[in-house]
Amino acid sequence: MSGQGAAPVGGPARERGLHARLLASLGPAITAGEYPPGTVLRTEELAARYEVSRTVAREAVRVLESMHLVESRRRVGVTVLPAEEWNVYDPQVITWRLAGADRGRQLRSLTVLRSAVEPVAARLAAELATPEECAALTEHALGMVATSRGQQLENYLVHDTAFHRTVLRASRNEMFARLGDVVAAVLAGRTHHEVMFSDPRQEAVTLHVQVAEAVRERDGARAERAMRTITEDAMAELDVLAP
Amino acid sequence: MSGQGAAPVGGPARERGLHARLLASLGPAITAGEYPPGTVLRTEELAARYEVSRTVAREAVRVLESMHLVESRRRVGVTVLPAEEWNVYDPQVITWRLAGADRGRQLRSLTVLRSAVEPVAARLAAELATPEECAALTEHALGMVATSRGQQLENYLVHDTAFHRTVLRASRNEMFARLGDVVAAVLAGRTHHEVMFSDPRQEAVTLHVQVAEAVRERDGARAERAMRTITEDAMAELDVLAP
DNA sequence: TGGACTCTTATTAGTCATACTTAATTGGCG
DNA sequence: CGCCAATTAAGTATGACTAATAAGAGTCCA
Repeated sequence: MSGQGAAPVGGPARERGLHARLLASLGPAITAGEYPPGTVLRTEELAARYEVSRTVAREAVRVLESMHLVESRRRVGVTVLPAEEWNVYDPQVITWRLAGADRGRQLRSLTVLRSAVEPVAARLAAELATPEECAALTEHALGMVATSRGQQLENYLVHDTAFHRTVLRASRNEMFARLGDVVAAVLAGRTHHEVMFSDPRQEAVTLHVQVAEAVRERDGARAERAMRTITEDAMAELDVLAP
Repeated sequence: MSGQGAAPVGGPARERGLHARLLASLGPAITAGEYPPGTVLRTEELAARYEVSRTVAREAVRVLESMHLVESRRRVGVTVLPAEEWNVYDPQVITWRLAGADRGRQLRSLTVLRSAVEPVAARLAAELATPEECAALTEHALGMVATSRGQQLENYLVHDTAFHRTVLRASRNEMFARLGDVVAAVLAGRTHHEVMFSDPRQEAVTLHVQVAEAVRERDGARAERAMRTITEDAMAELDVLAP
């Protein structure tokens, strides 16, 4: 019972709640492949290892099970499932994987998903965006222009993220809107880890302005084309990095 | 208090495990809007109402929380979150919503998502499909041809579903592959509930054959075009139904 | 002899009741 | 108006018990 020192819960940030901390330790470990598919974890063992009660361990396992990361069976234990079973759309799973080893793979998967979704979202946004959303798009596009030179990557990222979020929300499709966080994660990842040593490419900035214009003018086809070019550029960047 | 008395757990199919049964009762109720956003459920009350222990109620709440359907706060209780917060990609949430009241909305959201994803998946499949997958595509396309006349909707559905699943898997993108279940649910929903009184339209069948051909011939552009037509037809069908 | 079938047993998740801790809201008091 | 204490409901811990079920021992029939 000594101190809180022993528990190997050295997560990045201490979540609140014991079960959340356990989750923040187990989730990344599983998604990182530290426990290969088929590995059996017993709840009692987990409770002992992390110095928590079985109650807490069970709750964490329940959540992992709902993410299809593990399967719990009587007389067997908690079995780690193969990656094909995982709920790869779960924001938490995405976060864990982006923080872990196959970060590259995850980033490329998400970028391909973006390339499918965002052009269609842009077309829908052109048809359905409210005046407020049109204004927000223009504003953020101009913000990108203003911050595209002179090492202002962080400010640029803020506008870029807001821009894409707005497009996805304006598409009036809940499934698209939900991908706002994903896109934000991808953009942040790109800025903070790889590429982007220098200022963003001017063509990319121009394309965002074009999307904003096209949406304002209700030109769905043009909005879609411009956005498609944006996402294709993003894919090209990644392919250079990890072919 | 007494209300409808004992455990109103009479879900559609009895899940195994008390907590799963509770989940199968609470999940659909929340996604159906029976508990409006802001509604507060106390775990103790839930435990009493469903005649389970607090432990079980808490585990169910934990899972609902991981789906962002509810938020649990000390001294407040378990608050139902607004729909914008929900994890709409969680297969369980999708199932619940498809079974519930706003089934139509959900079906249209998913169909729009399909229209974004499947054409891109078809293009990637044309580039990356294995010979076995090419063969499977052809086989299922031919199966659709064979079952497209004479009230064989169930058999047709089997081939249709398998076809789309194969395309998504052949795209070699885990995010796309994971949507196989979603597409299956949409196709099944369409066959079993709405439209489709009579045999499927022959143009649709032909388009599937074209996708299979294009993939076999590694013609990404053609595969994408044909698939885009398929998904646009699917959207048109729905818009007629619920404009 | 061998294989298939049944019965037993050991193991681990699942459930329950209870006691206690902690955080946060609320309302009263200075 | 702000601070402090009381209250409330979630969070945690523990121990006892239940229930599946995998696996092995034992049995029967071909």
